Amino acid sequence: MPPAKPSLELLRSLTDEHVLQALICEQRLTRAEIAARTGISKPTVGESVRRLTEAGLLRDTGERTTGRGRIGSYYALAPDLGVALVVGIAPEGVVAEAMDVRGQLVAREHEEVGRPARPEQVAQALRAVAERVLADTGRARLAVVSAADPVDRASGRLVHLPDAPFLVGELSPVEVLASLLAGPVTVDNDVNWAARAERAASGPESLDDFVYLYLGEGLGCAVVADGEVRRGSGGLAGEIAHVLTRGPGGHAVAFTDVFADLRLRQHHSTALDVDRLLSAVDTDGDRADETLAALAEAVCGVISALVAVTDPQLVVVGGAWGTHPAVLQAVSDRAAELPRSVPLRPAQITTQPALSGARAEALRDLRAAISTRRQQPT
Amino acid sequence: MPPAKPSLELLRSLTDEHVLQALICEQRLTRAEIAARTGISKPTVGESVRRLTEAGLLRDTGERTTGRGRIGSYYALAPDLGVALVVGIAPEGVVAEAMDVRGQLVAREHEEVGRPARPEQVAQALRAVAERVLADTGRARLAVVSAADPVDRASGRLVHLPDAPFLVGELSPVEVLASLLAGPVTVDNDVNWAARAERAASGPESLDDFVYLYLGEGLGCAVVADGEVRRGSGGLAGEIAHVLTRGPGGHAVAFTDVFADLRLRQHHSTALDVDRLLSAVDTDGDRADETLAALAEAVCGVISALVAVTDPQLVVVGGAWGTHPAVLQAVSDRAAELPRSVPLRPAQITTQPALSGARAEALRDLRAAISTRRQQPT
DNA sequence: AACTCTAGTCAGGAGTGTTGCCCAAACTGC
DNA sequence: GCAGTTTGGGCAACACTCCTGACTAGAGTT
Repeated sequence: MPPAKPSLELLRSLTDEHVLQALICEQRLTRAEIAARTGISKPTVGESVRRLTEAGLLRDTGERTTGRGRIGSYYALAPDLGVALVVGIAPEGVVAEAMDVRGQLVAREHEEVGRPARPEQVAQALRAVAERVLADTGRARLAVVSAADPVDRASGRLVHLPDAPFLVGELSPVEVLASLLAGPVTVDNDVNWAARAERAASGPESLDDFVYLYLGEGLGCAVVADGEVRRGSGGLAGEIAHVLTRGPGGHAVAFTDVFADLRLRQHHSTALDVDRLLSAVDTDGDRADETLAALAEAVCGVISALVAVTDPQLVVVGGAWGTHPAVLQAVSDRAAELPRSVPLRPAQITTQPALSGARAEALRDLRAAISTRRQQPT
Repeated sequence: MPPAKPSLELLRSLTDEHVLQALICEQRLTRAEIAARTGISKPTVGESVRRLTEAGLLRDTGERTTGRGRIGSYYALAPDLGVALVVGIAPEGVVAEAMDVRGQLVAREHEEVGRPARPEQVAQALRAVAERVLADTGRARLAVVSAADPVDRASGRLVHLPDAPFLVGELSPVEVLASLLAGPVTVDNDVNWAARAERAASGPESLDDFVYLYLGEGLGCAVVADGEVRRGSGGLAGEIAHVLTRGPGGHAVAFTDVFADLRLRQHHSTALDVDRLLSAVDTDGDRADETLAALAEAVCGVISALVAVTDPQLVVVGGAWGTHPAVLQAVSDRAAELPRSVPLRPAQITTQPALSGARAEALRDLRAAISTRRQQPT
């Protein structure tokens, strides 16, 4: 992209952006503080604050400085800048939250759905919670959706893959939510959101290339390369059910088929029976050891493929049975023998990892939407 | 990254950038033409041209417009803006080229190296060709290196992986070339460069997510996600020798071991014996069919892993035996039966694909280095 | 010879950011 | 209680960039 054409207007909007950015970071500031933070001169900041206040983006909070010196006025972002909608869709139910530009939740609703979930049911629940959450605030400026199924990148629809369990079902969050929104909808897989949350939680240390392996009722994985989740052309990157691995007898079988062989699937479904798996592993005896060894072998086959293709600095393991201590230990031990070994660790974020990643994205997008709005409409 | 601090100087440098950019695209332009192209007003362009000419970045070519109207002066980039060094390192030998900001080769040298290549030999040859190429131009402003071995991302060193053939050997192009350069060195694997060239050749149609599978003496692959080659944390993404696939008897074996089983490796090496492979495939008879089927099965196991992990829109196949018609056909046929099938096609660029990708990068970097140089030193 | 066309320049003006100075108001110390 | 200090804010002057519109120069065209 060529840099923007130089013009005075560009300069001015850049100044406004800096001022808004400062107030996004700091909540409330006087004009002098903004000037000190941004390095922009006081008169310029004063002018920018005047413009932004007139435009309704900033507000004099009424608070005044105390202490030495002349009293100053604190300015802050206007409280009515709109909210972002954060949505989590899982087979158990639907959650919706409204978040303001400060990152504070202004509303939260959830609704459970009986299993197996029918798509119309989920859609209806989704619509309902979103409406309730936005009842007080009006249309949301954007929405970020986490869904427990593969998501088509272009359309945002939940899609079904062969031999993968369809947990939620055919559903288009974009269409369901369209009328409640005044902006874009971002839909992605829950594992991808969890990976983003994990990256954010890793702090300033750069966790730019890693893999988040999700081992639960479904089998999934998120690939983070150069600091971003990579979704592939259709959004289906990381759908590892069909990766060949080493199954019973040393045969090459698809990852998902290992669980059929081990009789760890739910009836009439390709979804894993997690309870059965965990109890099989927890029972003492040779049988449990065999199962553990088979699982570790299969998982490590997948890990070796992930390592070969993406060269991660770390493999994060999440999901109900992947983080089970015995499983994790068995997998780690086996992984250490791989030709290219990679550190393994359980996910750090365990409570609502996907939703927390989606929240962070929603906040970033909402702030960007506010601070980069060039061209104020008269 | 927060946007640059607004200032008058920023505006001016933006104008200069636009002017330089226009002359990078168009070779020679009059001030009026620059104004028309960039949308900047004539007086401003005139001022910018004056500045840049004084700084030595632009030059009045002496050419004048003909036709109706007042004669105008053509300006062009100064001819002494420096060159980029493009280097290709392969087991057969070393190539070096010097390229100017117009993308024209001003010098080219190559030197063959006997096989097996010893690292010191290669380093010496590299140094020699680079010196010869830069003899007339002085230090290069940057270098782009393509190497036929895995490259460590942080250091740019060629590295050895277990069970992968070390074609060139322990070598640090950065150190070898350091004294000939006045800028950064970019080192990457030849397959990655070939993939970039392939992407560039695909034209305006967006080929943003694909996989370049290289099947030659070595086995490699490049992963392009969201328009960029993804190298992984250490630069070893795509080193697929150890991906599990289906070998003889349906057993799960590492990709590279399939060739040991098929006796298609060179003696005392993990490198493939390409000649033997091709003749085995070309001989008519059941034996050839068996070999073909085994190869197709093994390759498709790897492809299914690549597809699962990266979800490419396309798999490009390159390399000496991968593009052999019989092999390609067998692989395509087998790949169509995969649970998630993906189009396959041979590489479009067949002559020096890696070098051509490296050239494009060198040109882009060189132009960026010139056009974004803020702050002209007095 | 007059007209047309075009590259380049000049003059004036609008808009932006900066420096430096001053003022107002609150606290601090005597 | 009073002077000194400290701090946010405002004002004026200046420097700089870009733009518009008019103008000039010089060659081809009629």
